[in-house]
Amino acid sequence: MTVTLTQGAIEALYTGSEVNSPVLQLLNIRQIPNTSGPPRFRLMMSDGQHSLSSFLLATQLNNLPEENLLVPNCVCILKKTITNSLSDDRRVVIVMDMEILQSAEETGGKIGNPTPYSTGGIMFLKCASPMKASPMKASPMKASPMKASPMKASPMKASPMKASPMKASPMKASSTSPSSSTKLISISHLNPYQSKWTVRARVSHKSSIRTWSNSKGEGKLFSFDIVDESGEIKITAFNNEVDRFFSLVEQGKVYYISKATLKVANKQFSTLKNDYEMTLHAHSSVVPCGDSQGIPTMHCDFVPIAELENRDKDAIIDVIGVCKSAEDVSRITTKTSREVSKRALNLIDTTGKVVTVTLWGEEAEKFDGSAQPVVAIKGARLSDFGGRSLSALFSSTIMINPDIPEAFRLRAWYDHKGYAVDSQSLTEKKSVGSGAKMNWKTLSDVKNEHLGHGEKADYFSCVATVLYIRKENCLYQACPSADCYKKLIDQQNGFYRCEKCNREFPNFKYRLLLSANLADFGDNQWVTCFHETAEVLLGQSAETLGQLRDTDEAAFDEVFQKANYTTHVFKNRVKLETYNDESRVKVTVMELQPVDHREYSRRLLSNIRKLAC
DNA sequence: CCCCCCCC
Repeated sequence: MTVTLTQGAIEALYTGSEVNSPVLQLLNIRQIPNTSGPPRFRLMMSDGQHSLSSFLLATQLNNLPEENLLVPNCVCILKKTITNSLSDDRRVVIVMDMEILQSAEETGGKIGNPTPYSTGGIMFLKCASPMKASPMKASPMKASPMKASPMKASPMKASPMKASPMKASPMKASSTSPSSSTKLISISHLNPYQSKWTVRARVSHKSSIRTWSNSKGEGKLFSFDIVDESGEIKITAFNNEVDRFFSLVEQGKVYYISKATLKVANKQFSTLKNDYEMTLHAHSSVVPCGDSQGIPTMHCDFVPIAELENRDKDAIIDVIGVCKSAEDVSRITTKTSREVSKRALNLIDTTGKVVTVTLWGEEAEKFDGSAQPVVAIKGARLSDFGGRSLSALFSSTIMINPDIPEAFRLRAWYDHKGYAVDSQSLTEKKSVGSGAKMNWKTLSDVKNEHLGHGEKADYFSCVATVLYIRKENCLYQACPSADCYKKLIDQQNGFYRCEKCNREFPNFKYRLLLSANLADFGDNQWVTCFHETAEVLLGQSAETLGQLRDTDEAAFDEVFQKANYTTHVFKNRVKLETYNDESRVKVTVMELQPVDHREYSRRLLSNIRKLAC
C-alpha cells in the first residue's frame, strides 16, 4: 500500500484553515515533562513539504504512544484536530482523533524532504506587551455575538492577549475558533482544550446532594446532566459550587453554562454518551435561559409493563404506570454495611400487568403513593428478582404525575376501569420456584389442617369459584378524609359524623365490605373481601355501585350476577376468632388474581404424582 | 475532589 501525504496540510492546520482528514507522517514524538495529570505527548508531523512540532496529542489517545503504535516514521490520518492559540500567540494543534495508516516499518523512513514550517514571525513572537497595544488585538468583546445575551453572571473578561489574527481566517467550525469569546457552542463540540465557550442546554437529570469522606478529604457534591440537540454531558458541582448552584439548577429547565472545567469522563461510572464531563468551579456560570426553543426535552421510550417479560435482565428501560400500591419506606443494610432507605411500588399500566419498582434513598423517603399517582421512571434497571422487577438507579429520573400525554391517558384509564382490573404481577409469583411463597390449599385442606387455629394467622392461596355474594350491607358510607375508612353516622341533617376524626362532613365516600361464598371441588367457604379486593371481584368501583344501588336496582343486581361463577386465585388470611364464646375461622381475601392456567396445571400434575406415590 | 446502583 502506498500512502500520499496531504501536501499543504501543515500550513492549513497551523493557520486553522479547513483541511479534511489530512494524512501526515510522524517524524518525532516526545513526552512533555509535567507534574500532574496524565502524560502529554508532543508530536512533530510532516506533510512531505513542511514539518511542524506544535502538535499535541489529546490524552484519550495516549494509548497509541504507550502501546508503541505511534512511533517515528509511521503515517497517520488526523480525523479531528483543534488549533488553539496560546497566550503568547504561539499555536498548538491538538490531535483529538487519529488513526495510524501505515506502521514505521511499512513506511521504511522519512517521506520527502520536509523543511521546518515557518510560522511567519507569529509563532515565536513573545513580545506580549507591545502586542497589547496593537490595533489588531481589539477585544473580542466588541465582536461578540453573545453581547446581548443574558450572561450577567458571566463577566466576559476575555483577554486581548488571546485575540489573534486568526480571527480573519476561514475556520470551518466556529466552535473551534481559538479566538472566539464565549461563543454559544453545542455540547458535542466541548473539549478540554478550549475554555471560552457557552452551552445552552436543558437539565435532564439532577442528583441530590451527597457527602463523601475518604483518605483524600471530605466534602459534598451534586451532579446534573444537560442535553442539547447535539448531545449530553454530566456536570458535577462540589462544596461551594453546591451552595451556589444546587437550588438554581432545576430539572427540565434550560440554562446558559460557561467557564466550567472539562475532563475526560470515567466511562466506568458514566452512562452518558460523551467522552468528557464537566466540573463547576469558582468562576463558572450557570444562568437560566428563558427561551428553551430548539432544546430537546427529555425523551422517554416507555416499555409497556407486559413487555418487560421479554426484555433482558439488566436492561435499562423507561417505564410509566399508576402506583396501585406502595410499601412503607424501610431501612436495609447493604452487604457493605451501609444503611439505605428503600420503598417498593407496584406500577400498573393498560396492559393490566403490574411490576414492582424499588426506589432508594431520598427518593424512597419522600415518595407518597397515597393518591395513587402516575409514576414515570427514565432509566430503571430490569432485574429478574421475583420473575421481573425494576430498580431505580442513581441515574434514574423519577417523575410523579408528569405533564405528558402518556400520564394523562393512564390516569383516565386507571380512574375509569384500571383500578378494578384483575391484574397480574410480573414480580414475585411468576417463577416456577414461587410455590414456596404461595401456600396452596384446597378449601377442605383449610378445615382438615385447622389453619388459623394457631397463635398467629395463617395465609393460604386457593383457586375457587364465586357461588354467591351478599348484596345486603355490602356498601357503607365512609369518612371522606384520606386514609380514614371509618363508617360515618348519618346525622339526618345533611351531615355525616366521623367518630374517629371527630368531625362532621357534608359528603362521604362509599366503601365496600363483601361476604362471598367460594367453592372448589371439595368444599365451600365464606370469606370477607374488603374494599380493594371487592372492587376487583365485582369489576366496579364502590362509587359506581353506590350510584346504581340508589338509582338502578336492576343494574346493581346485574353486577353481582356477573361476578357469580367467576374463578380466581384468592390469596387469603385465616384466623380463628371468638365472638360470645363461639369460635369460628374468619377468612379474609388479601389479594385476587386471575388463574394462571399453566401454573394451575403444573400444580395439579404435581399433586397427582404425590397421590400416586 | 465523587464514582454509592444496594434488600428480599
